[in-house]
Amino acid sequence: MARPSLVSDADLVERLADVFKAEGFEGSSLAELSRASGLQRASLYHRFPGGKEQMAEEVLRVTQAVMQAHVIDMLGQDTSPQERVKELVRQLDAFYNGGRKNCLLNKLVSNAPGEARHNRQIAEMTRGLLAALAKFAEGAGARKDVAASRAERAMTLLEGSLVLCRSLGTTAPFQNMLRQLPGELLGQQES
Amino acid sequence: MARPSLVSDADLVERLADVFKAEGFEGSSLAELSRASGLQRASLYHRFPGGKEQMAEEVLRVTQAVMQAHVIDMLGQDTSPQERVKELVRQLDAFYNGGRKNCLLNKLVSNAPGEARHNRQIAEMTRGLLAALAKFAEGAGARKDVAASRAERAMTLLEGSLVLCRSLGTTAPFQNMLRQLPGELLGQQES
DNA sequence: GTCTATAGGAAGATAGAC
DNA sequence: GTCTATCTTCCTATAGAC
Repeated sequence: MARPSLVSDADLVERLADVFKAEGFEGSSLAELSRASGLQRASLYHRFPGGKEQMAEEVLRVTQAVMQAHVIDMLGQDTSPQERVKELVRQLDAFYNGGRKNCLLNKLVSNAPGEARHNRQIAEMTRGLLAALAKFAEGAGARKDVAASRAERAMTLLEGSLVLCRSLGTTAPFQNMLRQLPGELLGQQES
Repeated sequence: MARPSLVSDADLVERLADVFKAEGFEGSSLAELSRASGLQRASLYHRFPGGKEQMAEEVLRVTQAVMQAHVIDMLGQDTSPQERVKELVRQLDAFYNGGRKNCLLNKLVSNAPGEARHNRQIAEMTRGLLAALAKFAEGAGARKDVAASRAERAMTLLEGSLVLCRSLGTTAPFQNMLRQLPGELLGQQES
């Protein structure tokens, strides 16, 4: 490589991700993606020949990898359930910046017939997270069906709290959700 | 009025609403809004001189009115709490078409700085719903702070379940949420 | 690998006839 | 009140120099 990149691949994808999380797919113009990344439009096309579509794909791919490393793998470690769920809360708090960042899944998923762009990858990511949460709950002593129910409930609360944060203009619902999350996953032992 | 409208105001707004719910604000082109409403672009501008912006405003306004009549006022009636929460479930099931329609709030709210288009109206609607749910829970015997917590939780589960439906491509999370809703609002008496 | 410049098309919005 | 035709702006994407 003759000329080194001005922005590392990791940095680039993260900056693009922030735009998609804030504006959604249609709302993210190349002008905005260019501004946020510090690269001109043509430079973005050099890195992503497939255009905006490919940028969103890469962003989803990297986000999935981050979730895998920081959440899914972490949940499978051999520390105590209490320790792992505490770490889960820390990771989610950091990942969503305390409730200030949207969930990429919510902003990139499409409900329009014929525009099911990245829906397959999104469904895969969602199922992966649900499965990891369910396995964790089962490992913490819950019956298999109860564990699956708790996992769905935890993800529902996560996604819903972020929607409420946007609707109300506060991060309080996300913080409340994080406080309830351990009890949700481990069973109703309120502290 | 010399020439009668081809589409009634109520029908028109409802069709526009369906587009916004499916595609979001930026994703809803005038071409699509025209197709869905059966009116040409210019005719839409005759009804909504403010363009797409005003269409979204009207859609939000009418949606708020529907919610007020079918949910908020209903929750304040003098039937038993069990009866009212059952009716709430029916209304939500119809309103979101069994989990197939998105929540307008989620699709129209903006997290982009400087683009806080309809965020004030959205925040108002959200607070109104939360207040109605909290008042209901309080009337059903919960302490004031517990009632507020249950209301936030119920709305979080509602919004989150719709996100999960889109992410997974099923309506199961919404149906599961509806089943849990009575217990959430009235207290944990699992049936 | 990044840039300036531009092509080509779709988007929002308007003019004016019927 | 609705339409066809048009204007203007913005957007995605490409060409080609450095």
